[in-house]
Amino acid sequence: MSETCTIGGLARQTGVHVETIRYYQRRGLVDEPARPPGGIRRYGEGHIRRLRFIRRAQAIGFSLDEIRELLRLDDGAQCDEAQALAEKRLADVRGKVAELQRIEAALADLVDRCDAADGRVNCPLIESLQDAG
Amino acid sequence: MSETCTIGGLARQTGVHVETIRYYQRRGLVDEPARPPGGIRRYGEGHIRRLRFIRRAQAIGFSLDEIRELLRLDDGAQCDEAQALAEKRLADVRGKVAELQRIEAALADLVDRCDAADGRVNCPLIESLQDAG
DNA sequence: GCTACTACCGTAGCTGACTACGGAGTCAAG
DNA sequence: CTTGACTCCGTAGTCAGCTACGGTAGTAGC
Repeated sequence: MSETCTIGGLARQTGVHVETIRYYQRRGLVDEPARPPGGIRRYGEGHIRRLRFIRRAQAIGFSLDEIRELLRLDDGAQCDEAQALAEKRLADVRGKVAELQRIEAALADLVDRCDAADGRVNCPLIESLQDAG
Repeated sequence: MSETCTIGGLARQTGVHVETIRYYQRRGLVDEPARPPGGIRRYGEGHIRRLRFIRRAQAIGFSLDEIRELLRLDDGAQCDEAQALAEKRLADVRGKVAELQRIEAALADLVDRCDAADGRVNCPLIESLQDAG
């Protein structure tokens, strides 16, 4: 058993705040080691790996609920299920990209029209918000 | 004064829920017409236009706080300020698109590798979450 | 003038991922 | 043996943008 560090040490080693680790415990993403009678919980390598897993999964857009699912498949044996989760995530991300690109085009167009409108009285941006379909 | 309809009528005409209109009033985006003594407030064309303005601005990604700013410039005279707001929004949207595209690429790659890994024991997706830098 | 429907108003709840707070207990150094 | 840092634990607050609830008051139709 190399369960050596306290929750504060775990936080320092992983860059995850103490309160966040405790929050993950409540959410069921990180287990709480048994507390020695009247003592303080100790954490080890397994916890560090788990927190890194969570951080990496977050970085590619998984929610905490999805990450809990992925952690359930942590042994790598049920690739289908993990792949299905990733595909759902991918579809969602692609939808968001498309939506944001629509917004980007609309904004870029409005900014351009503002640029071109130096003499005119009315702001094309404001006008378009007032009147456009 | 064509302040004729009630808040319910305004909601029906604009597709914005009554509670949402009241929320916008509290947030300072929509003004509350004076209440005739012991009576009910009446809303008119101006309110309809204002709610449409808000909906359009939301559709291109402005927050309610930014929209309140835009409404302050509603007369179209301060194009610079409106343009500056749109440019900030545009920069933000472009940042989000870039971030999501990074996520998209990573996810697409993982899904591909899951596809290619039919014989192998470990799931590339799970493995990458466990070990990757 | 009764009934059904709204309006009014303050406040509380929702989502997701934290973040903060307060009071009690524990632990190690000096 | 005291001080100060840290842990434990429950609960509450944060952000944005709503959405819902509950009690009261006003209004429209018959």
